[in-house]
Amino acid sequence: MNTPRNFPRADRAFFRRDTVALARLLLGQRLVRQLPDGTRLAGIISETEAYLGPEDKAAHTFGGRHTPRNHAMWLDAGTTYVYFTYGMHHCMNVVAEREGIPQAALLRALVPTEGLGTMQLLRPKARRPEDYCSGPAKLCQALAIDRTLNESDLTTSSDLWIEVLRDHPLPDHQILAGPRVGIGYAEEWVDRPLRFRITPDA
DNA sequence: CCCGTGATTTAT
DNA sequence: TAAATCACGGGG
Repeated sequence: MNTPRNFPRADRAFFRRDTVALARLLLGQRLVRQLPDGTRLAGIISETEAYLGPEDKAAHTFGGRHTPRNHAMWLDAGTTYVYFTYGMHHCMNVVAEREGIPQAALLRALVPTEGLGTMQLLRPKARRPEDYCSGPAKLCQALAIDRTLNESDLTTSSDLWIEVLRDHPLPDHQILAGPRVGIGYAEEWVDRPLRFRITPDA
């Protein structure tokens, strides 16, 4: 088996940009999770959403709210914001911009590439690899990401990081933008095209 | 379509 | 203190 080539870890400058740009740049990069036993789980980021802070009625920081749960969003770029919802699911965001600007990109899907056997164990209900990471809570389950990883620094953590496979965002024609999922309460923000996907081959 | 499930937030 | 909400996923 060939070991995946070592790509550089995303640094502060990678994350500290406007949130839409980050959400787009994340597409095609590799999210890596290293378990305490050394097992490496990874996948290529294939879907993201941008949450634009105080103005954005869909964002947890809408209106400038700053609560214990969303505190991570107020921290520096490259921090994780992992939250628990519906009594059973975790979702992971990557904080953008600089400290004090509470915006983040939600990771919505990955194409799993490493540690598939372990992912199947972590996702017993999934039938095929395509189902392992095809949703924001699914990918957290598949990579064993929970609140203990909230407020992690992706530039230094040995548990969770992003490897930069490409220095530039995918070309526009390979990115499909559309409305975000599950935010029907967000009024005029409902239809803003802040969801980004790698264009499915057709 | 509906429902589980409980932390978190918001209202009282 | 109590009620409502929820950036979801799975099953029918």
